[in-house]
This record gives sequence, structure tokens and C-alpha cells, in this order.
Amino acid sequence: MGTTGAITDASLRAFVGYDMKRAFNALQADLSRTLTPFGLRMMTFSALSLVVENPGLRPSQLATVLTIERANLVVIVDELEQRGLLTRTPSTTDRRAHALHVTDQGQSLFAKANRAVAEHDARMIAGVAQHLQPQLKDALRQIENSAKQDVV
Amino acid sequence: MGTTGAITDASLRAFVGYDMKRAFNALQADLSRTLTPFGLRMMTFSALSLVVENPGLRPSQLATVLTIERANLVVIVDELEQRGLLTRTPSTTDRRAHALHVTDQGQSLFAKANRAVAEHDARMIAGVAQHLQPQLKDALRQIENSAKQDVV
DNA sequence: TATTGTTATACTCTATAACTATA
DNA sequence: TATAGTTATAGAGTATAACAATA
Repeated sequence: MGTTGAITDASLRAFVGYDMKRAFNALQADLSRTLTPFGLRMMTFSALSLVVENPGLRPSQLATVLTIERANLVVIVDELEQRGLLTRTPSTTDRRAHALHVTDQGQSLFAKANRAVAEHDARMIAGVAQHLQPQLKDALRQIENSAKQDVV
Repeated sequence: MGTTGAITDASLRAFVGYDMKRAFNALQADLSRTLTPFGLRMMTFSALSLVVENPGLRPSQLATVLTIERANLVVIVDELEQRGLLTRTPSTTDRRAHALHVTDQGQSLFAKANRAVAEHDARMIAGVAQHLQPQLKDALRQIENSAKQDVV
């Protein structure tokens, strides 16, 4: 077919998950282009941001906040450490744990990248009516909670 | 530290992209659990849905609607065909092209899976005020468009 | 026993390049 | 020359299992 009628995704459009998938994929691909000049990816930028905001953070805490597994965080911290953007130092109180701190270089790169990401994010949400923007964020957080508490 | 104060992701929370990532990941993980009993994944379910809704669809059209590359669609159609859920027949008008049709088995499985996905989606969006639900979908589509048209 | 960091492994989704056969 | 389907390959994010060191 394709000759007779127009193609439709009306059935899938009934699902908010489908709209979320499309929106997130497009946003994520575009965000990657924004972060590439800084040598960062979505997850390395996010991790860097959290260490800037929470100096001394432990990797396990970072993984929890990012809602990813500890195992997946290791390579992210490895990469940031190897690039000299943050340091991994032994904890003074718990010899199992590490403390994460940004370096001056990491702070500087983050400041620039954060500006670019803020501008990018503003462009992404610009088409949404201003009074709906906080409601959009609330709705997304509500959906996250619904998904996590869904047992069925 | 982590000993003194609570951990915060306030900076990242300023970005709608961060909320979208968290919400979508949680929803997607939960949707996977919903689809596993049917032997389907998000993309195989989506492809099946579109072939049900658009019989005779060509793979290239399917890839366009799903906003993925043709190359990535091949394995999805392979899987659905090998499981006997859809057929790939040569087009009568264009010997390069194929026409996709669901089998009876595919139709039957889709009906059940679609019901489960509909229920899942309803649970996901249940916490969002009803009058905000269409506005949420509009906002997500707007963000998708903004991301695709973003050139900077 | 439980937790922290770690390694290894695999799965899903995605993107790009290049090929073939047709148009 | 352009398009449809395909193959191959790689990158990014995620999940699980298992381990050593430490609590």
C-alpha cells in the first residue's frame, strides 16, 4: 500500500509512552550535538554536574541519584577522572568508599557546558506555553513515580 | 559531603531534558516487564502495531514513521517474521520493495499485547490530572519538533 | 551479613557506511 | 542517479551476576 491511504500511527499515539519515547530520543540526539564540543555525553555531563553540586559525593550515592547501577557508573567516573575533570580520593571515614571532587579544569569545563546545556534546554521547551512548563515537569515526575511503583 | 547535607540534583532538575530522561527510563523499564510475557519489546510491539494499522506497509515507510533508520528496522522485521507474526512479500508494483502484513497469529498476539500496553499506559498517566493529559502529549510533541528543528 | 567499588558480560536502541538490485 | 532492502559495525545506555575489601 502506501498508494491508497496515508500512513498513520494513531494507535501508538494513544500512548503517552510513545510520545515520550519520540520526544526524548529527538531531544537526546540534539543534546549530544550540544555536548560533543565539550567532549561530554549526557551521562558524563550529568555526573559532573552532580559532583560539582555535591562535593565529596560517593560513587554509590551518585549512582542512586542518577538512578543507574553502580557498575555502570564506574566507567563514567573512570572517563571523567582520566580526563582530569574530577578526582577519586579514599574516604577518611570508610575505607571502602571514595570521595569525588571536581578539579579546577572540571569546574571550568562544566561551567561552559552547563551554559550550553541551559541554552539547549531553553530551546527545547520554548514551544511549550510558559504556564504549562512547570506542569509538564510535574507530570514527568509523576510518571516516573508511577512507573517505579508499578508492580503489575 | 554527604554526611553533612542531603544530596541534591537541583541543577539538573532545572532541565526538562533531565526530567524526561528519568521519566522515560522508568516507564520504558516498566513497559518491558509488561511486554516480556508476549515475547515483545518496545520496538517490536511498535512495529507490529503499525503493520496492523497499515496493512501492506513497506519497511522504509515503517522506519520513517518510527523515526529510526531503515537498517535498524531490518532486524525488527526479521524477528517478527521468524516468529510468524508478520509476512514480508514482494511488492507487485516495485520489485525493490516489500509489503508487510500481519498473520492471524500476529493479529491475535497484538490484540492481547495492545490491551496490556493500554492498561500499562493508563497506569503511567493516571497520576496526571485528566485535563493536563492532552496538554502533556502536546508538549511532548512540541519538544520533539523543537529538537528536530534545532540547528545550533 | 551487608555494603562499596569493581569487572565481566549481555541486551536494547541508535547511527553510519557500504553493498545489491532495482527504479 | 536515486531508492529499497540489506549487512556490518560501532556507540551509548542499561541490567545482572560475581568478586575482593571492608563494615
